[in-house]
Amino acid sequence: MPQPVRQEDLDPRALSLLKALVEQYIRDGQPVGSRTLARAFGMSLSAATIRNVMSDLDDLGLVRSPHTSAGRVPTVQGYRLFVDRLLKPQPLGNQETEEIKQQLFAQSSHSSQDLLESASQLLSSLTQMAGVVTVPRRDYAALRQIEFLPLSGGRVLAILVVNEREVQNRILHTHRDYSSSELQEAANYLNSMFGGRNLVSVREALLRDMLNARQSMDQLMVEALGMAEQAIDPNQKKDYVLAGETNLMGFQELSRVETLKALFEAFERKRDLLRLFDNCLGAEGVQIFIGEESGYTVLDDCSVVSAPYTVNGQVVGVLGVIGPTRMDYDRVISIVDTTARLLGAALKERN
Amino acid sequence: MPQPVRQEDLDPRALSLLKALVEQYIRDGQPVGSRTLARAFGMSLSAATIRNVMSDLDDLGLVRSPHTSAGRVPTVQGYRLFVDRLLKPQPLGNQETEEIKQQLFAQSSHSSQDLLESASQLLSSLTQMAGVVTVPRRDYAALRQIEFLPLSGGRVLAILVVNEREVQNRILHTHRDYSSSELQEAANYLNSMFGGRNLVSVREALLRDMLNARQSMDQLMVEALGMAEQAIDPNQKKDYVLAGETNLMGFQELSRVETLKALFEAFERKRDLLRLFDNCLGAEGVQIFIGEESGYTVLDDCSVVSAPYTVNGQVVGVLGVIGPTRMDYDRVISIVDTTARLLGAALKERN
DNA sequence: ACTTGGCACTCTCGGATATAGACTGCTAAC
DNA sequence: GTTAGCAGTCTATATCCGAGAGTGCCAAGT
Repeated sequence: MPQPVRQEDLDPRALSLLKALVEQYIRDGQPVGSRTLARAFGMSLSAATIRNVMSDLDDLGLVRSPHTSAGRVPTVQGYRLFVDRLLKPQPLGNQETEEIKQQLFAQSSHSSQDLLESASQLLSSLTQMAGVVTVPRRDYAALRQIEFLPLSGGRVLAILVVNEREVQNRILHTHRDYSSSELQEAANYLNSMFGGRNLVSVREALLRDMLNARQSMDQLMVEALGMAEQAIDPNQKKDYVLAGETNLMGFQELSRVETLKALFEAFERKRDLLRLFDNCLGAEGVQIFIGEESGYTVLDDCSVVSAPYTVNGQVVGVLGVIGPTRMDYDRVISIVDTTARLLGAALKERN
Repeated sequence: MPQPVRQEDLDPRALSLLKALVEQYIRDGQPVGSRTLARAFGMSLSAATIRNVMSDLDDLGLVRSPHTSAGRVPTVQGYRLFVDRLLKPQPLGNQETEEIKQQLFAQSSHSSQDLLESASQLLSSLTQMAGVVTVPRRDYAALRQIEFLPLSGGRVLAILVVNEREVQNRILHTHRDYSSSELQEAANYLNSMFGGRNLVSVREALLRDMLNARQSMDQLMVEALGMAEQAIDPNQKKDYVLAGETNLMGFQELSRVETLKALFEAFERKRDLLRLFDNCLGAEGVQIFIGEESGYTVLDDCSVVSAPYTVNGQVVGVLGVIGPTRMDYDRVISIVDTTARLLGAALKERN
């Protein structure tokens, strides 16, 4: 009775053969046959021997042939094993590191929004795939200043200056009209209390203070706190920056118009994509979803390589690359990793 | 010696035959043969006669057959003649007008930005093609209020409230730090002088006043005016709102991946597209570019139907639709026209 | 002078057929 | 355990063929 074959049983030779096969396939996209592989492997083994090994890999579900008489193509599991165990991540070449640095640091006078766009463009142009960067969570940004301006019709314009650079504004609806001086007073109070603290802690403090203030009956203070509460409501649309979707059009793997259409519509809808990337916020370093692993059927023939980026040790966003399953993981991983690190540094510098 | 044939020579019968042909082709996208056309035309003429007429139309360059034994397809000139002389624009059906009204007016509490997005979505969903709306020129919007906030490092945050709804902010670099009260004073002065006037006239007044103030040596006033000048600099990025690019993917006319890719890249680059639409700002009503008429090779197989929209008689932006040359011009023209009118009305209401 | 029916000719499209090339799996020998 | 060789399988490509659609032209009819 034959033993069921398991991945652990794979001897080093089979593994390195798998590695060669995946690399070969990544290079030229054609199913790899035994002859080709023998040549790529250095002629130390005959094609026939390789056929035997490939048959084992096939049984394990690591490779498949699209039809009887074609070569073998890595399956999702094959890629998985490849990236997990066969790929020694090696640091990016100096040349490319420099390029990334230049793009991110060299430009003068741009807001962090521009920085994210640069990063996205960078990922896209370096990998020739689609680059995605989710915008940093503002939750941990430092509140510099808050101001209110009176508008007509019981509305107040709230302005938050965050990180000395970014400005958010929001229109609040209030029960009555306020005069400039009332609003000024409220703003002064809030600035002195909360200036310099991050938005999360401001929010906590706000909620606490509101209770106290309500008891002490200082009406204006209650209202000021209420307005501030509204203004820093964290339910802002999260968003993302995307570049190079059109690069995806070049890959014949994805070229059935149907698939592409679905993919672009997903980009248009944003939500799914955002959720996928949000899931990466928790992870430590580079994360890789291969094919259906992402859980989104639209991305079935795509892989996603992502990494969170941090400012002062706080994870503030995620960036990554979306491309066909058959991508140069080695290179892409390095690029994503480096870009994440450098983007974090660049953001820190600007705050 | 045969007379060279000219469009003016076309008798009414030939024209109405051309009309039938174009309409037929728009309907089902197949080259139209003499038999089909005879049937569509009501059997009052035989196929052979129609063949003769079609031959004339061919000589005039109004129709072409893709190959010897296919029917005829309208050329760019054919479409041109069709839309210019054969199409009696008829008002949009009540049902669709209602739909547009609802989408634009019904939604509560949205900024004009949202309104533009609605319009773009609307165009896209109604026509199943790509909808484009350029953002209104702010030049003629009324300045409600201007405020300054001090930042560190010789920077000042300027906030413009326009139209009671929209807020723009900009960081200005100044020679020295200003205190809150100085800035407050400057803002008060500017608000009392310019509040309620549109940005163009504010700008004019500013430049004039700067000369006077410089003479009277009121330093703060000079600086206030200088800051305001910076803040309302009209060289803002113009931008546009786009919806439904993916709709274009459905048309087999555009389905060579190459063409599509170029098209999407054009969307990504924006500039060309923006220039095309900017050219429409001057025109009176609906404008139509067929195929290469647009002057942008990327749009060679596309037509553009656009119309400027106005607020208080002032043209503030352009909207339109991009789709394959073979589109239902009759319908699209009505939709674009109506949407432009209603968008103008909706914008006016919100100001 | 148009209009019409008829006919030969042309060109495309779809399906069927043949062929070359690329692999595999198996077997038997090393 | 490895290898060479061979039969068998499958794809991709080219080629052919017939059906269908449509034109252009001619000769006859109005």
